[in-house]
Amino acid sequence: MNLKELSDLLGLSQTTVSRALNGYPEVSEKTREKVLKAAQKHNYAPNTRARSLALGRNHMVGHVIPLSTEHEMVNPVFADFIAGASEIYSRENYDMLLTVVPDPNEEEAYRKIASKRSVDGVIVHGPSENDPRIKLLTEIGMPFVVHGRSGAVTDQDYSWVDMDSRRAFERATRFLTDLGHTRIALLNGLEHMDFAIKRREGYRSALETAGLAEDESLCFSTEMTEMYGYSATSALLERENPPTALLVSSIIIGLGVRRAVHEAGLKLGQDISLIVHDDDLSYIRNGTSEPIYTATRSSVRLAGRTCAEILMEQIANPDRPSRHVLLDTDLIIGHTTGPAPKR
Amino acid sequence: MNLKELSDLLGLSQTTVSRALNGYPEVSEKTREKVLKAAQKHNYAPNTRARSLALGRNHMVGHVIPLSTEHEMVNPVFADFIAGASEIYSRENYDMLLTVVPDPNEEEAYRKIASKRSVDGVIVHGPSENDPRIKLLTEIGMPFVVHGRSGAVTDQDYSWVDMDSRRAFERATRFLTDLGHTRIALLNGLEHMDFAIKRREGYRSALETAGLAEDESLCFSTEMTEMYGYSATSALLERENPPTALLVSSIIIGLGVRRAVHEAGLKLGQDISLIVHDDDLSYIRNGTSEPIYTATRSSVRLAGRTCAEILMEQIANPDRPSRHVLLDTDLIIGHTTGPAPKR
DNA sequence: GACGTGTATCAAAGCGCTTTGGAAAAGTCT
DNA sequence: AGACTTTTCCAAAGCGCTTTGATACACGTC
Repeated sequence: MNLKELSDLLGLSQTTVSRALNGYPEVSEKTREKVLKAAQKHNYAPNTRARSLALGRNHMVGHVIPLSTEHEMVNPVFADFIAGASEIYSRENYDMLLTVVPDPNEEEAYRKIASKRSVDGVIVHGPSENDPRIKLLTEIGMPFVVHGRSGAVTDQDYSWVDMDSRRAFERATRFLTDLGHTRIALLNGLEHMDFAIKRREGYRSALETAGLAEDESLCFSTEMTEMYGYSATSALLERENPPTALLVSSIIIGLGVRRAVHEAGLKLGQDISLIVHDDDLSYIRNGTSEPIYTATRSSVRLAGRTCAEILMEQIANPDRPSRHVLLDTDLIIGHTTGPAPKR
Repeated sequence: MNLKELSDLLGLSQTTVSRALNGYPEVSEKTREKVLKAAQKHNYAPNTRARSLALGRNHMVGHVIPLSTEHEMVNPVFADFIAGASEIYSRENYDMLLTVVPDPNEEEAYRKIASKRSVDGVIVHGPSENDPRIKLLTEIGMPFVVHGRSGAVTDQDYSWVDMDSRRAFERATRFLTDLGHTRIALLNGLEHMDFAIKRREGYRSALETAGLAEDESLCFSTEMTEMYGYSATSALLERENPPTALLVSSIIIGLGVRRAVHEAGLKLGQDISLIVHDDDLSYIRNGTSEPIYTATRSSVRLAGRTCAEILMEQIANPDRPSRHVLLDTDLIIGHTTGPAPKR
């Protein structure tokens, strides 16, 4: 069923039917009602392709999701981010175009997406410190918002939604030093990612404040998997002088830490302390009523919602100034931290 | 840059330029080269909307992903499935349209997607026992393939890719009964889902074979989260006569089981046995060289790839008979199972 | 030189929608 | 009743592409 057929059926012109459906005031309520009813009955919906061709707008936003070529990994946080963003998209009747690309091809993917004009805007995931995509998209003139930031203040002005990674990890680290821990390991994400850099900075800064030197050998950094948490922790615990606390960049790493700690016959929050960053993933919540892990928490789902909202604004009104949202992060006290054990 | 501009620039007609770009034999190699070079230089790519309008094909497939309204949960397995499917899509130059919908609206979402004609085919996720979407899509005439199956043999003929859930869980259960376990708990997924039903059947059948009665009070069924694993296991362990083995439907549930078991001061594979189903998720692998959990394994990523491949075929050739793929599942022996403890 | 036979190009139609610029019908005012 | 406004509808153009059917040109053949 297309517009022509529908209007023929009704004995009206395509114009009138189109207007009736799109809520223009030029048609009488009576005809509008008739049209709506007929559309419903025949399950008519305008052909998206034709519609966007005529309108010049797609009602579609792009998400390019990089697939780690090294570890063949998809970001587990992604699902929840998407869920958040979708709440907004569906409200605004937008669709989501997903392109998964091996990370080295990412820039090209954006260029392609732009020249094919199939989306009205994009969301940039996982920015690195000096991310070329930002420049690219600004040049192209494609509306975008970045989940995270790219480095410090720059001349480039763009919208972003981020958590205060630096501050969160600074507080977490201080919490540990205050408890008397002096050997604190950091299991971070890949260090070319902006968030990882900022977390490391926060960690370092708190150590300094406490008069402690950063120990390179306690800092790890790679893709955030359960296995990583397990193997790094196991290795650490086998050392002569193991750390008494761990600060890890995701709850998934934390799961691995837990496994290693228990396998070593130790007890979390007693023999060894653990703080995780908790993205508030729907399938691995940090407890329901009471938190399990001591954690810095920031909902990635909320981030998704916020990014989407800003992007919608940006698309509707491209010359509105860019927006910057720094999401709150809480330090939540759970059962995995305690005073540093005496030796 | 659009086709008209490009062809004006080259002093050629749109026809010729279009043909040159699309590899038609009617243009001389010389002009083709010129055209290609110019296109590259000006970063020209055909406008997707116009292209698909003219062609009647979108080069786009739809994934409708249901968002559990009850638990606000997105399926964590989804990310890896998508990653698998994308490998195929990008090879075939297809895009992916994602629609996240609260699960009660799912049917409507499909109807909408179909009438808007924005995709050439869809993948149906998480079929329930007698899933209405299958009928709907067949009626509409939209190519689709189901990840999983819907009930037993039906008159409806459709393509699906599934693992042999029944057999996998039958084997796993038998493995446990052979080890002398008699009280085996089952932490399953939502029981209106087809895979959960089949797993339960397998479990039941193996118990029968071993001459054991199914104990309702040992069977649980809800959304597969870490919390679920934890709380169900904790509750079980507090009983007077706790089970000596657990069979759980996902590695994520398994993480929660592990936490509860350790918190109770017990040891997995010794005091209590655990078999998980392992979807081979990229961020929670069941060990690298050596498996951690005893598990039934079937790669969801491979499932994604396979679904996508079949869908591509189906789109290219709609009257080809439907295809059915039953993926292998291995029973992998890890460190979480052992003989039933003597009392 | 007339006649095919390719070869290389083009103008124009069509995909299904929205929207512009009118025109016809209906209502309102002197 | 005529003139004017308002309401209600329409024909046709345009969005950017592909493709059909036609044209122009060069080449060899008799």
